[in-house]
Amino acid sequence: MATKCRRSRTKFTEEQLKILIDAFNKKPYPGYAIKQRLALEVNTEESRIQIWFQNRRARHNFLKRPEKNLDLRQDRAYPEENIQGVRDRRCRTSYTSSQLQTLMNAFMENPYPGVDSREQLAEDIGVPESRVQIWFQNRRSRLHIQKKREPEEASAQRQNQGQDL
DNA sequence: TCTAATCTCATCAAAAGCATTTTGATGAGCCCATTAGA
Repeated sequence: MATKCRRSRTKFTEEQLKILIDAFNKKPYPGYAIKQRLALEVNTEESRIQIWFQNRRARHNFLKRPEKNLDLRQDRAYPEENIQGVRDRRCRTSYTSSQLQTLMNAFMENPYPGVDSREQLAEDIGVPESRVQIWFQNRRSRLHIQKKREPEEASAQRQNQGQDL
């Protein structure tokens, strides 16, 4: 059986889009509480709201701000308090050692799991699929950084050993 | 073709343990990120 790699596209209705656009015009950087409320209002997941705002900001920045070094955050219409809903972030997820072990095993098997695998993992460890996606993103990113650093650290170590002699 | 979904990379910030490290959450993307489903 073929596994699904990508989540199927969400199709927002005109009514849903109206709600989202209104919210975006008021606050292009909504906090977690607002995103949750919007998710309830348009009957979707909070993670879909987050993606919609990310894509909307990207398009909005491009259409409205062709000049370099200008973005929504520097727009007078969007003062500091509108950014991040005054730092209203989702509560940090803390994983147990067994949850981490499951994630690590899955990562070693496939660092780019499709939506089906992520959903299965999410069910197995009892967290939302969106958290599994974020965990894999962070894990891949930090592995790349670590791999880039390794040659530098090795050469620094060789230099130190040379000085010691 | 439009735009939701996904990616990497940089950064913020909470938690664990006492100044610093680890790592989850969030945002941008600039010859204006790329990919791909409806």
